[in-house]
Amino acid sequence: MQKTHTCGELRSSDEGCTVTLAGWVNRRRDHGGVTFVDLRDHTGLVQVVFNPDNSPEAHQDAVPLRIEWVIQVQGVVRKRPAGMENKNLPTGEIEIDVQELVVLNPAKTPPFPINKEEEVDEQTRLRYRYMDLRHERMAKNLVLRHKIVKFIRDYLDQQGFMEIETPILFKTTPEGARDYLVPSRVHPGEFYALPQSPQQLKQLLMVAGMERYFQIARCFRDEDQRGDRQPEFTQLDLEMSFVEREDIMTLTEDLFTNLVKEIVPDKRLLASPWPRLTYQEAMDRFGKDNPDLRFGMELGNISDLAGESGFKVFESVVANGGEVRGLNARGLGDYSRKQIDELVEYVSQFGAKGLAYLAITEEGERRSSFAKFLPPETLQTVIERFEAQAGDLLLFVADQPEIVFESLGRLRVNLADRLELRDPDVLAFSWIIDFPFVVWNEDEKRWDPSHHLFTSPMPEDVSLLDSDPGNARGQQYDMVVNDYEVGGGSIRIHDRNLQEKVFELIGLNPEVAAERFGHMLEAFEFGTPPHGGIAPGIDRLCMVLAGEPNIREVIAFPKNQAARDVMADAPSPVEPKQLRELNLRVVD
RNA sequence: GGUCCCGUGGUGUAGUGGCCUAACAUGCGGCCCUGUCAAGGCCGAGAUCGCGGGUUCGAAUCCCGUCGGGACCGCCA
Repeated sequence: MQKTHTCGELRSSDEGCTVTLAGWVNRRRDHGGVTFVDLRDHTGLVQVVFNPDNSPEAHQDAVPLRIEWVIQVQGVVRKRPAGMENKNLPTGEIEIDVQELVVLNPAKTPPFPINKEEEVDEQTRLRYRYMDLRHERMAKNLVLRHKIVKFIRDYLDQQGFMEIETPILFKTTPEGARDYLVPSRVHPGEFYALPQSPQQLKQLLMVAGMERYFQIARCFRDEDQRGDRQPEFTQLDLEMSFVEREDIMTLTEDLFTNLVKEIVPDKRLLASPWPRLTYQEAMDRFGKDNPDLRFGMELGNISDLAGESGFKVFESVVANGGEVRGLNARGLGDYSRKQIDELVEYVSQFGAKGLAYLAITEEGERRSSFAKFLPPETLQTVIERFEAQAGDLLLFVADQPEIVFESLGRLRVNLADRLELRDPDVLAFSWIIDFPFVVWNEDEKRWDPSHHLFTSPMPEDVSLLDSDPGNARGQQYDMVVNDYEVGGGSIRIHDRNLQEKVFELIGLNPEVAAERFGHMLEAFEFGTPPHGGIAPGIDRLCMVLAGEPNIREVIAFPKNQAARDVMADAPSPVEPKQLRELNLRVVD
């Protein structure tokens, strides 16, 4: 080895040791007579000293050193002179008196500073990702990610789980997201697909009797990007046999509760055990099925008052089957008309046509877009329902339920940011349960699975699949933390007849079902145990635990928003020869 | 497919119609300096203001187009 120690590990207890260190020049301070270099590796920094009194040769050799050069030094660990300690460094009690310096590799001036955290254009960061990853922040994130994955593996191993790899080249499933297709050279005109998740394969492992399976699984979806979505991402894919919903939730909750305590002890769990909300409750109280529970500001419903409110907007919406719901933004009662207009513009992108408001200033003065139309007793009921006081701002959306929930759910989070109600050190995990089994797809005029097509309905709701599918609930559970859905799972169907019934319900005709999922249906006839599982997203979880604003910060080599790798420049055109071999031709 | 925001030395910013022959910090090069740790001091180099067109006596600045990036909507079983 070219080093005996890492840069970050030396302490005053190592005083007197002769050590060899290797790393990057983080910073250099040349005082003419004596030169200091902060030597960096991924474990941290240590100060190395080139003193001509100690080694004239090494001091001379250090003259040309520049930032990011890779060097090796041999020297003795010394306590720093009294008063010269650096309390900002874990290694600040000591320094290395260098005897010998070897330049392992010089370096060009980096494209952006490595030794300080500065917001650099993300394209430049991605183009030189190997340099970006030298930043302390990024190194920390990758270490955190490693620890999280290792904890998961160790924990599940102790619980009797086995990690099993499943194929990356698999079969297309056009029901879900768009597939990445891989042409087959030996089968012209035929394609593999990269898995959107190992869903089918893990269920087949249950058929195989594996009983407790997991995998840190790469998944691929050819959809447009977001701050929390990449075309390839990693999930903890987990499946168990002979279990009910409760078993999966208990195990998952225990896993992640222990993980947080062990890996991010500075973060506080808001509630343990995790709160459980039904889908309906989550929507009624928070307007979304991935609610941030770190703050209140719950939604309230005044649809019952709106019908005879005297306010035409409310009345006509309710008459047309819509709803009027609102929330109380405590502390924004002094918002100006302009600031309220900003909020209106914000909710407009979710389809809301406006916001009805009632603001009460700190002095108790009321301003409102609708109060004047309301009978005094009705207005009083509204005020009481939202416990409105001086300094409060009530905001209402009147529209079809989906728009009301979407607008207010987003507005609630937006307002919480303005009021700084979202404590970054708190983790509010929760479970959302009792999802509708299917949702009506108005465009296609059919029922779509609300989770995926292998999810089992609640046993007591199976009869509803024929009579009233919209009211059937699925055995599905979502794991939510701080406004992010970080995992979804379900108890699966293990009965061929029920699976076929579900295919029929969602409008998959039997021939297509047989072609795409025949292997699943067949497997169900060979003694499939009751089973279920969950798939928490590793990237999102790392992002939340690292306190990062987007998923790219916890992925070593992410794609940009256009799904492009700007470092390697992928995707890229290929040689005509490759296309010929694959029997492909590019049109257009 | 759509909406919004951003492109100024290597990096981060300022400049929003003439005072710009483009400023500041940092980085880069050179010189000085034996205890700094964002070391310090002095000197120097470095930008056709993303690109193309237009308006104007005059454009980094206004307009149109285009390219690149980001946030979001659609999409994400």
